[in-house]
Amino acid sequence: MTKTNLDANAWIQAAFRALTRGGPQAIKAEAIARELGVSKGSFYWHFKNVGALKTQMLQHWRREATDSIIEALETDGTSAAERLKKLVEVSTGSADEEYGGVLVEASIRDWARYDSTASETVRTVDEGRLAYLNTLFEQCGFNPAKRASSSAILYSSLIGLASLSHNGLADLRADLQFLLETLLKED
Amino acid sequence: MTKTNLDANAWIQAAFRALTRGGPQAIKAEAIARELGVSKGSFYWHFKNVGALKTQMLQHWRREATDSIIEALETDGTSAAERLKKLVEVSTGSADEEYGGVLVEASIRDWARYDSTASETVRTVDEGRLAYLNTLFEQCGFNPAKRASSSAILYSSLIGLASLSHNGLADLRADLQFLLETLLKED
DNA sequence: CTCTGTCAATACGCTGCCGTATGGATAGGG
DNA sequence: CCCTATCCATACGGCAGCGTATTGACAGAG
Repeated sequence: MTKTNLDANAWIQAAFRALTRGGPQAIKAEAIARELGVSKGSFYWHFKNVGALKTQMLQHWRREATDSIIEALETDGTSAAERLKKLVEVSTGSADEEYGGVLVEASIRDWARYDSTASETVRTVDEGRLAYLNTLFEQCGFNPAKRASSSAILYSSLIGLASLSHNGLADLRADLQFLLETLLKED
Repeated sequence: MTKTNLDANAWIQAAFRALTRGGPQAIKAEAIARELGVSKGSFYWHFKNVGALKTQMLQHWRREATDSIIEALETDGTSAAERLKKLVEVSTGSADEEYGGVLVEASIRDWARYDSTASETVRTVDEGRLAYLNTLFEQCGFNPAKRASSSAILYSSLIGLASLSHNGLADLRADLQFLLETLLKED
């Protein structure tokens, strides 16, 4: 019966679970402590205060999100169109992952609406992703205006579809694939 | 100096302002009372409790949102494609309206993520809007699968673009118009 | 003028959460 | 074997928000 001591990471994991279930306001020291079967004395050992936990959560997600882009880039050797298709598959399939899932994504995006720090983090991640999409559409021969719009549309559809598919009003993957085909069809 | 007594509607208006600024958790009796320059004794005169206020807010928005569809339908005599273009213009232009604006829309959508009642309301509104879009794309000659995807894509792009354009990462109207043209281009 | 209904102010107890302070438990190094 | 660092429990004061109860102000009906 080893006494399983917690580390900061365990708290962050639990905090993300709280975030997806109850929103940013659900990130509370005592509530998470209860879920971890521990008292808040533990929390204030690992973190200075709740704000510090939130900051670390954002940093954590920021790294994870940017690493995902790099991960997608690693799939080298294929064409830009193939990469886009792959990207749609990957981004629509991670519904229950720890950080990359659409649920966490949406919750953090909500968070960003009312918190300037979270907003900055999301903005940075979005910029990076849009920039990457831009390079792919550029390789497809799209002019600057067209590839900017295509990137924005593809990405924003992913965001919005997550909301609709949550209520069964859309098929996240199928609809996104349809969109991508439509964008690439006309040459 | 007439004593300007408040009615329930004034509270609902203020509650929506609180919602867009601080999220669902910002809908608090005492905070809104402070903003209205009044004590919370007034609040509990007009509402049984905070839950009742939230319920009325959702009903209020639900009516407003469905009325918007009817309003769009009233523009009769034009073609389906023309109506779609008009729809894009209207829905992207109401950034600072009271209820129809994208800000309130996004906030309520966030709210729905953590509240089942709000979720039901949003689901109903979304269903209605998607059904309407479906009829328009049907008139464009789209087959069932294609018009379902087109509706979902157009609507979800509006949702997602609101998030991106908020940070200046997209041009809400221009990108949506580009999408609509792309969807309608190929026949 | 009085009475009644409407709307608001104040005071109160309750709960949940924050952050601190202090002490207890345990494992590993010396 | 003790000592120290690490991790957690408990107890406390404080604040914010909820909902209730009581009272006050005021306008219009009669």
